[in-house]
Amino acid sequence: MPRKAAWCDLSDCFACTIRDSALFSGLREADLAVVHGAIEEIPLRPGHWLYRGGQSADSVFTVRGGLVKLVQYLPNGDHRIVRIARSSDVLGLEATLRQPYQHDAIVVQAGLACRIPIEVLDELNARNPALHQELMRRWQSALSEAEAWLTELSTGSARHRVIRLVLRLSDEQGRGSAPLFSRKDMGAMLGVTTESASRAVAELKRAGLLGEDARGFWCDREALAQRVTD
Amino acid sequence: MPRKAAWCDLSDCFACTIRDSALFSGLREADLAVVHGAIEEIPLRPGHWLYRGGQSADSVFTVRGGLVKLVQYLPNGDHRIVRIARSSDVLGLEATLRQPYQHDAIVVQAGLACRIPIEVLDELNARNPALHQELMRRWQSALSEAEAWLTELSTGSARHRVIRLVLRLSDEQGRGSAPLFSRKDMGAMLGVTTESASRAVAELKRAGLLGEDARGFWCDREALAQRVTD
DNA sequence: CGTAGTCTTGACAAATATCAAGGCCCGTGG
DNA sequence: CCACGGGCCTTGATATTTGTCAAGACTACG
Repeated sequence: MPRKAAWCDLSDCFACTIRDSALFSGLREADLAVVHGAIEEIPLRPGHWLYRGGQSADSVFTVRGGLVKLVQYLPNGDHRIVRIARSSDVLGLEATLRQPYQHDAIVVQAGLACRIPIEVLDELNARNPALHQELMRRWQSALSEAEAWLTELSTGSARHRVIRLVLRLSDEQGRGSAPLFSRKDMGAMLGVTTESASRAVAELKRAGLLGEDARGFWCDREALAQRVTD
Repeated sequence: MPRKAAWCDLSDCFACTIRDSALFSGLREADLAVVHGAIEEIPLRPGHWLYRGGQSADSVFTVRGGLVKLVQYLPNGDHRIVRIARSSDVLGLEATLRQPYQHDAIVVQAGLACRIPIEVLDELNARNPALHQELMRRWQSALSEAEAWLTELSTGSARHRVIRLVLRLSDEQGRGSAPLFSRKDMGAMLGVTTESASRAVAELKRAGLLGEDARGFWCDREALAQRVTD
């Protein structure tokens, strides 16, 4: 019997592919019942907004696949990408504090997200203290990420920043594959121009340390780690 | 009857000068009793460490006066200041998650802090849900600050960054007075060299938009806001 | 007094931004 | 089907900014 595709009901949440790493991983079955029928699945289409900065925020989102960039703007029109959300990351936590969304959340790579109304989160929060801890961990993880972007991705030469970005995005094990980003987005993450990002990437490619195909980047992590020290 | 100066007991917490804005502002008197005798007052001496990155973290700190910089280091020896804590700010929240401290916390301007052992925080947390909310707010505020440093203080020319830094540090009302920072620290906040920070500050001084005396900076906020747009 | 550290300034080198052009891919509409 | 336009990436030439190195002034401190 087919279910409505746009909704994730109780059994779907139990079967969630990222259940172990999800926000609700610590919840008991009885708690999950609260969620029944309240969580909407959102297809992530590249270029579309998941939400926009300044909007009143009534939901938190869990990314279950794909990539979302969080963008902030300066009064003069400049912008910076301040975070990248991937599978199992949580977006829009500021909603739980009744604050408006702080960023534009824009899809970079197609995937799927779940929309969790804050009332549901509040309800679960009241029942289950494990969720507190998990929420705190999410905040901390976002903060730690933001600070790493300051120290690693906004410091040093453009080449060093690009290297650190690739290292940060790529798998630690395996042959270091990383998702694909446009040079424009790389520039916005690193605080350099598109051209500088392009030149740095081209240089690494010529040196054989980095490659790119339709699926994404690959890199020689060890060799790159070597080059970021000097 | 004098009390031991190094300790802040119950009555001191009630009389705390930052009680309204402190972490414990939402607590009832009965809750505060838990705190009795467990909170240590720490004098903040410029150049000294409040804690160091990597240390196992057993306490959270509340700043009650003075300034503390949070510093992170890159493997190559470079460093960035990723946050500035002032009166009523909370430091070392990662301790509540049993994580080691993420920064070196170094005093910039003399003042006073309170050391709160995590056991105390846990105890209060179990009793009083208002504290959850307050902790979340603290995480969010730190995150939001970090992201602002990315977009405002790590983007654009050195002059623009200095202007945004001064605007961010200075009082919104009044004649825009801001605490004093060394050029070296300004550089480490902005991701530019000491010399670049110095030149930018000197230029703003010559233009009459910024001044400096023993107490700190002062500035013409409106004129500066004008110059940061172009 | 020296000494060490910071701030400032200058001269120069290096990195980056800016402007411009060409190639490539892809979707659209004639 | 093909021509066209719009993005995006790349590369080059040039201007601007920033980093680097060095020196002198000044302050704080023993």
